[in-house]
Amino acid sequence: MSIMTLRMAEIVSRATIRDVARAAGVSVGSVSRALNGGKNVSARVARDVAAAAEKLGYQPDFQARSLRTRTTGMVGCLVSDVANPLYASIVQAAEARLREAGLLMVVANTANDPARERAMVAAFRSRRLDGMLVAPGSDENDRAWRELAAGGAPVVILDRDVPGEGDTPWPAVLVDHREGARTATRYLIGLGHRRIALLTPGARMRPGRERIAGFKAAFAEADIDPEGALICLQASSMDFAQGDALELLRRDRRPTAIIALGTRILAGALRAARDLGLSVPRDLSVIAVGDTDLAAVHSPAITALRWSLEDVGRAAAELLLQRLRGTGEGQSCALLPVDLVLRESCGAPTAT
Amino acid sequence: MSIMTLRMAEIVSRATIRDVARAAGVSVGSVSRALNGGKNVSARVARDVAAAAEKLGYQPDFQARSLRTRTTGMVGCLVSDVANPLYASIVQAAEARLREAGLLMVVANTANDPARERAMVAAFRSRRLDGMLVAPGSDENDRAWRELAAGGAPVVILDRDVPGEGDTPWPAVLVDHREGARTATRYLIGLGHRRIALLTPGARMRPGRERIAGFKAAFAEADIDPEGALICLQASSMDFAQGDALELLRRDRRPTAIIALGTRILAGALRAARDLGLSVPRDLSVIAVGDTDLAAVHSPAITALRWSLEDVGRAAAELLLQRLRGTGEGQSCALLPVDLVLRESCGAPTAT
DNA sequence: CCGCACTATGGAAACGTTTCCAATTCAGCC
DNA sequence: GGCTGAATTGGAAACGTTTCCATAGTGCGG
Repeated sequence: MSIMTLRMAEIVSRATIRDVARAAGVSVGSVSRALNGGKNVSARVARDVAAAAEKLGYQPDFQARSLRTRTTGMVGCLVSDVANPLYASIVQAAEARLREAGLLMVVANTANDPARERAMVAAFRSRRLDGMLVAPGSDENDRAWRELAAGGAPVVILDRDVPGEGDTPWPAVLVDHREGARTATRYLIGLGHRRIALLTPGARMRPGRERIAGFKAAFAEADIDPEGALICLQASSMDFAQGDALELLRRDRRPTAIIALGTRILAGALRAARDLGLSVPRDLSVIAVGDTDLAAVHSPAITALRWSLEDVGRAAAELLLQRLRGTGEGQSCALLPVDLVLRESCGAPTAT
Repeated sequence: MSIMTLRMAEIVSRATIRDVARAAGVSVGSVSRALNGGKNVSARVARDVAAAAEKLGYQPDFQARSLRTRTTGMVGCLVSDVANPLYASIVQAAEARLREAGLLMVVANTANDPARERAMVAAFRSRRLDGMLVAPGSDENDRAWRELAAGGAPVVILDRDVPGEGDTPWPAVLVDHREGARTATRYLIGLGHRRIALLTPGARMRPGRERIAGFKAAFAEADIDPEGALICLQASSMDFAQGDALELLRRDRRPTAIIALGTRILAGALRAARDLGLSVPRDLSVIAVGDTDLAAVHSPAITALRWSLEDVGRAAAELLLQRLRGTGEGQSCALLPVDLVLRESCGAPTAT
């Protein structure tokens, strides 16, 4: 046992800066300067230190360095669920950019639980992460955001309206869902639709709110009976139960077009249509919000609102890096565009 | 400027263990014991320390603690791409379990690039992460795995065959793809199919290899012309170009059934079938490997091989925690089952 | 009443860096 | 040749913990 432990320790223990200093015949201070600053270090020392470090396979200990420099080279990413394709792509892109800059990313899922959000913010802070990317589950977790601000580490918000501290808003990457929804709605109205349903999981968060606003705006500007704008909220976002969609499509004056969010809700709507024998796009036009595999591959292929998740992640990382480097203020917000990808799922409504 | 900096510092600086000690009128050592061990500490001290810590909002600094204890409370997770739904769910589940245990998870994408894999292993090691979950892009990045072992931190492999160091294999979570493929193939053979195509992106990694083995095994045990087992590999996994599938289905003696991996390849196959006017399941039976949204929602709904990604993540986290706690050896491997979910996409082949 | 075992406590060392400061060298210039 | 200033270097402090060690108290049996 003791031998075992010893051997383990032997294997694990690595060369420290002290070992390098001894091997190179200089002081630890010089080694540190040689390896980091490069400033005020003679050619001889630089060479010897480099050689010694190489020979010993020296790798600096980030923990120790962090303690001194107050920076960890890690940033946190707080989302409700990385398994959600929406977030997964954002996380992926952000990680790519951050890695380029030599930073590691730690992720945590909050499942939209305010308590957990606070706990993770505290954990990040306690670990002294250099910064954070967060997509709050609700815009109203005030306590968490105050704590977050108190930490002093830069924060970038992902597509949410979080009330800033005092006057200045948080740096954020926003997606122009409003304009997207407006475009889609306008497109359907242009095709002749007058009763359109917007299927979305609640207006609690920015994307939903903005979409609803854009949806309404399109009706308003077309000067059309606003009664035709059917907004179907849904409490739980897990499944826009096929049943809900069925109910909607069985109505007396059913909508002739549907704008459906994401994969699950879209799937529910498509199934409901199939079950009722409604053919897309003949009897029902469909637009997907978010360009998922399902939308692209379904037959008929579904017209979709698309925005680049990669851009969101990349922009967020960029904004955060800017703050971390403290290079001026730069821009503090990014607003990303939403495009309408035309496919086969929309047409003029048949007279009813 | 200097005032600004000062104020920042003031805000950021937090209570240290020293402050707590002073406030409680005890030594730092006692505070540490009171807050951590709880052993050898009098009731009075415990009370005073707790009160002082509470009043000052003391939160221990993980960096400093890490330096002393050689543990960071963080584990790394190395996958090719977190945006891949396959990995996303695994990561999500693993993170959940690890968070329960008070650990943070840092993720890194390797894009199957061996150099990057090595770099990230080094980065993890340099940061002294307590352990790692890795799904190598190739089983043959020997140098990376040797380095990985040298780090001394426990590692759990995700569904890969990585040659162990010396005799003992790495702890791993494996999915029984072989049995799954065998079941699916046997099912098709039972329906009367004699020419079946397996569409998979290469045999470079364990899942592909195992599936091929299971596929062949089913043919062998059914005592059927093995010429009917069509294995279609594909170099780039991004798109099993619809074209490839088209070519396959146009053949003289085309397969009457297809087993297709994932979302993209499955989509390519379905499109090709549609383009050729082949109806599923009448003219062509289809089984999806991996139960994706597309498979579940498509009409007809696609029969699929399903295994629980959540279980993979959870099991991996569990295995890692076991190692971290050093509680005996416990089990070192988990083999997770694959189920065949029967839907509407398979039938008896029409006589050709 | 004295030692004795045991518990609680304070002080200090240690973890591996970076960075400050003082000391030394060195070149250049009068 | 001595003086000045810049460049380089070594030594040590500091970062915030945990843990070891020695010491002081405390109860208890002889």
